[in-house]
This record gives sequence, structure tokens and C-alpha cells, in this order.
Amino acid sequence: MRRATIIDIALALGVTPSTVSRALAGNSRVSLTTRQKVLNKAAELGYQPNVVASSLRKGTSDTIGMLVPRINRNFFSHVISAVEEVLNPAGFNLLICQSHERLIKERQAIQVLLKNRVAGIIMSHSIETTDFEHIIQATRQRVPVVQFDRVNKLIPGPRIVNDNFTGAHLAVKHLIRNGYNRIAHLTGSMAVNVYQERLNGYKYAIDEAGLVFEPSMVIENAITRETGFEEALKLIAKNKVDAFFCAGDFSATGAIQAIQHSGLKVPTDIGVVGFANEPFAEIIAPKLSTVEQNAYDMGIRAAKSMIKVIADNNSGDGIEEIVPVRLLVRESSVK
Amino acid sequence: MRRATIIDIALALGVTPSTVSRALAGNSRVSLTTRQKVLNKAAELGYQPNVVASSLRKGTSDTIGMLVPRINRNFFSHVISAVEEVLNPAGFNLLICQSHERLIKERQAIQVLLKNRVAGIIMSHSIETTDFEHIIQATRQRVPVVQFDRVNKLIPGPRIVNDNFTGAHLAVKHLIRNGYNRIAHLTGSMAVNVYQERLNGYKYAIDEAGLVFEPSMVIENAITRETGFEEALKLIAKNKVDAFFCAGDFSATGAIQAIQHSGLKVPTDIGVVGFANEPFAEIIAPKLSTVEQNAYDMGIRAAKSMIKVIADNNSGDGIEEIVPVRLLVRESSVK
DNA sequence: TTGTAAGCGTTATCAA
DNA sequence: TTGATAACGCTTACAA
Repeated sequence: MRRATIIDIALALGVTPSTVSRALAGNSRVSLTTRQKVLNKAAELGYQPNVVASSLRKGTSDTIGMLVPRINRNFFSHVISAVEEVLNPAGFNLLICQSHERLIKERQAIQVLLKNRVAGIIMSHSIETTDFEHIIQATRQRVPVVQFDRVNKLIPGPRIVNDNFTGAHLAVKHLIRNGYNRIAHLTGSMAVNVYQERLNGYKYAIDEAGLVFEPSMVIENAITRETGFEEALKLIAKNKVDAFFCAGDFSATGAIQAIQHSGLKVPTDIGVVGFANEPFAEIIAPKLSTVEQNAYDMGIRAAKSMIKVIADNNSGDGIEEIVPVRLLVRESSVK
Repeated sequence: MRRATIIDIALALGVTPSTVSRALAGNSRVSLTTRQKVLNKAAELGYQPNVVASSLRKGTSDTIGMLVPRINRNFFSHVISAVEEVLNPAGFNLLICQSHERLIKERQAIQVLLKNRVAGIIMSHSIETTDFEHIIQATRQRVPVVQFDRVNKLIPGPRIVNDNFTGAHLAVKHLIRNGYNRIAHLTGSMAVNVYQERLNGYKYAIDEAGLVFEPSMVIENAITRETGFEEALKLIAKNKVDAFFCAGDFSATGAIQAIQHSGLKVPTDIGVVGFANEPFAEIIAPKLSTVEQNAYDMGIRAAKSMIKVIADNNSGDGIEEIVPVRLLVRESSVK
């Protein structure tokens, strides 16, 4: 069965398509009786507006592109969920792509989104991304870009970031207060803003406490459980560490396993604090102290920011929202 | 800067838009030299095809709608990720909606997808859904529907399901072989096919071993960690259970906590097997034995099935793919 | 308040 | 091999 169009409704009612269009759009310049007749007939015919045609005519769509490294990572899936929760009631839909942490795929995805004439792009860039031309290109085509978590100031538009510095500062200060003073830091790539900021917070806390910052205590590219395990094992063997501040909960889990593997105990011998509050953090033994990264909050803010930028019809450049983080003290860091 | 169209390319080259369209579409009825000129000019002008216009004209889009209860649930986010991995290289994009397990939202989401003229819908229905008319409506509009995990035969089109029966059977048989014989079953709502099938597998294993099936040992609507904890506590207090087969890893975690809370030990006093292999299953102590539900595999199959249905231009009705599951034996079920 | 008519960018049909 | 033309379904000046 062919789908009904506004022409079918118009024909059935003896009015013109323009009148039907106005009635359906809630345009005030249409009589109440006509509107009612149109709405009734639309329901009767099972009319569903064709947003493809509408988008083409209006030159803009109700679709927002969302581009993340991986859909199935806890943090990102929560951000996506929150974004959808805000955008859907506002009449927007989500076209989702993943970059798989690859620059090439990120470039392709941006092209896909632009081809689809999305009204805006909400994104967090891949770990490989150091050149942002492909993203800036979108903004040049007047497609607003809202960045979250992994962001770069070269790209015009709002940025939603966690307070990574404060989170790291709180975590390390907490470890120091609890009697740990040879604190290693397992982290990711320094090309990514979030790890850079967490390292800065770590350094600040070390300085603040009058301790000596030792570069050898900072291990980059140790962010998975496997690498966390290996690097922690090496540091423990050198016998110079009594705590780990990890830039992610996965590496923190690896560190805990390395400690236990070495015949030592968490938190009595070595303390551990993670970052992210992954769902398993309060399930593992000992329960992991970690910095809560509010994915839901970020998603809500990113979505609202996008709605505002679209409504105001400006790029929203330079706006940076810093989402507060909390330190969740559990068992792994209190002797 | 206005975006270039095929008309701009045509004008610049002194040919007509039809020729440009054919050249860009890879149509054979275009001379090699013209095609090359068109491609060069397109690149020069930074031309991006307008798929909105193309979709309108062709009457179909390259967008597949995806509707799941919750984007941020581990299982679903993995399915989505896998679907995207297959669909993207095939030239399709994903428009994603979530029902939040609510029938009303599911109905709205279907309407949104139909309004957007998606080429097909890949979905898993909400826990509230017992009437499928809104989904059947899509198929009547010749929009193919591929269901996965939570499925219903009333809806025409392919179904991708886990081998829930076998998974449950394996799990319970394993518990029995390991010396447990008073096995309780914490599960979800019997309105959902997956829980029904797992219960059937449980019953089958009980019968097969010559044990007596006791309805009081099956607790419905105990699928979260909280409800799992509470219901397990009650059963333990009655002192009639020596193992739990849980239809989900969250309730299994709750059961473990209830056992420990009661001063008993897993697996020596009471054994536990879960279902899903959530990421925390191998991190918690004791490590949780569970049935692996291959979300990735399901996503791949669902996506391929959709591509096939679209290519063949038939609904693919009645095709049911059963994804094999594996029992992962860890610590929680071996004395 | 309603109608007329043009156009969004693309593609399919037919003719040259 | 290329061109002319119409059409996909909708919105919006402008006119009545």
C-alpha cells in the first residue's frame, strides 16, 4: 500500500497541499475547522510525514550526527544514551558512527554525516587524531560541532569536558593523606587532553604535598587491563611503589591483579585509585576507589548545548563546560 | 559558503546534471573522459552528494533504524557496535532510538523511524511489549524488520536469537555434575521469550537428572542485582538451596553477595552460575561461571540478515538464526 | 484564511 | 554517449 502524502489529504478534503502543510505544521494562518479536518483525515489515512522531503525543502534536517570512538564502551554508550534522552523529546534523531579510534574512519564518518546533511555533530575524537581539519571543515559548512571529553580548542564550538585536573588532584591527595607517598601513575597517551590533564593534577598533588615528582613513576600507554598488569608488575618488582593512581579503571584492575600476583595486599601494602567508575568498580574485591566520570551528565550537557547552538544559529565557539567529578572512596585506597 | 551541487559541476563542465549524476553514480553509459572530468571537478569543488535529495528521489534511504531498550546496556551496545561495523562498509547508516523498556516510547520510536523513511529496522522489543501491531505496521509499509534477542513470531521477518534453552541446560547440568542438587532459578518476566526459554532449559536439565522440579525454586522478576540479592537471601534463609542458576549476571552477583552476607561461601557452600558474561564476570571474586551470550555475533548476523533482506527485496519471514552459546566455567560453580 | 507556483538536489525515462 | 524533462513530497513567498 502506497503511503499517504499531503496531496492525498488535500484531494480528499478539497483543499490544496499548502493548506494541509500549514495545518500539520501548526501554522496559525489556518482556520480551526480546516485544521481539525486535516488532522482527522491524516489519522484516517495513516499519514506519516516524509521528513526526507521536508529536510530537502527546508535545507536542514532534524538529525544530529554522533561520532564516538566506540559505541560499546561504557562511557560512550552512557553519553549516547543521555544525548538521545534529551534530543529525542526535542524532535531530533541520532545518526551514530564510530571511529574505532582510527583517524581514517573518523574522516569517513564525518563525510557520511555531512552527506546526510545532519543539523549538527556531537563528537569525541579518536586517539589517533592530532589534525582536526576534517572536523573544522564541518563547521565551515555551518554544521555546528559540539565536542565532549576528548576535545581540541582548534575546533570551533562548545566543549564539554570533565574536570580531569581536579579529579586527579583529589585522588592523589587522598592517597597521600592515607599514608601513601610513593605513588605511581599509569596513564594513556599524552596526545589526548584528558590524560594530559590527569597527569597535571597528579603532579600538582605531588608538589603540593612536598613530595618529589619522579618521571619514572609515570607510565604512558598503560590504560588497558593487560598493560596495567604488566607495567604495575615491573614497578612492584623494583620495590619503589606503595600506591597506584591509574587514569582508568581497567588499568587499575590490572594493577590490583599485579599486586595480588606479587603476593602483596590491597590496600594494606599498596593502595590503588582508578578513574571512570566503571560498573565493575564496586563489584570487584577489594572495591575500587575511583574518580566518578559522569557520562550521563556530559551527555545531557552536550545535547543541550547542541540544541542551544542550533536555536541561536551560532557556532557557540569558545564555550567550555567543565563537568565536576567526585572521588569515590571505597576499599582499595584506605589502609 | 554554499555547498556545491551536481548543477555546479555540470555548469562548470558544460554538460548537463544528468551526465554528472550518471558519472558520479558509476553508471556505465558515460564516457571515461567525461567521468574523469566530473570526478576531478567534484573533488575540486569539494562536492558532497546530498543523500537527502537522493533518498527523496529514489524513494528509499541508506539509513537503517535501530531500536533497542537501552543503548547503554552492555549487551545492546555491543550489538549496536557490531551492526554498525557491518552496515557502514555496506553503505548504510544507523539511526538509533531507545525504548527505555516502555511500550509507549517504542511506539513513538517506530513512528520516528518510519517518518525518516529508513530502509529497514533492526530491533529488540521492550519488556512491556506484548502487542506487536505497531511493529507489524512497519512491515506492512514494506519496511523490513529484523528482530534479535527478544523476538516474536507474530512479526514477519528474520529473527536472531541466542540458544537460550541450550545455555540454561548446559549451566544446570554443569551444576548437577558438580554435586549441587537443590538448584534455584532467579529469572525475569515470563512474557519475554528469552526468560521463558531459559526456564525451559532449566526444567529440562532438572528432569533429565531425575530431580524433582519445584515451582517454588523459580523466582520471576529477580533480574537486577538488588532483587537478586533479596530473593537469594530469602531462599538461603529457608535453607533449601545449594545453588543458583541466574538468568543474568547482575542477579548472579546479587546472589553471591547474599550468600556471603549469610556467612556462607561460594562455591563450597552454594554454587552460582549466571547468564550473559558481563565484563565484570571474570573480575569479581569468586570469578563467575556464566553462559556467554555473544552480542557481537548477534549484531553481525542481524546486520547481514538486513542487508540480505533488502537486497532480495523480500521480508525474509520465518528465518530464525540461532546463535550458539558457550558455558564458561570459572570459580563460582566448582567446589 | 486559502490558493498558486516555484523550488530544494537528485535520478529515471525518454528522446536525440 | 548525452540531453531534456519530469518527478519525489514538502514548504513558503506571494497573490487572492
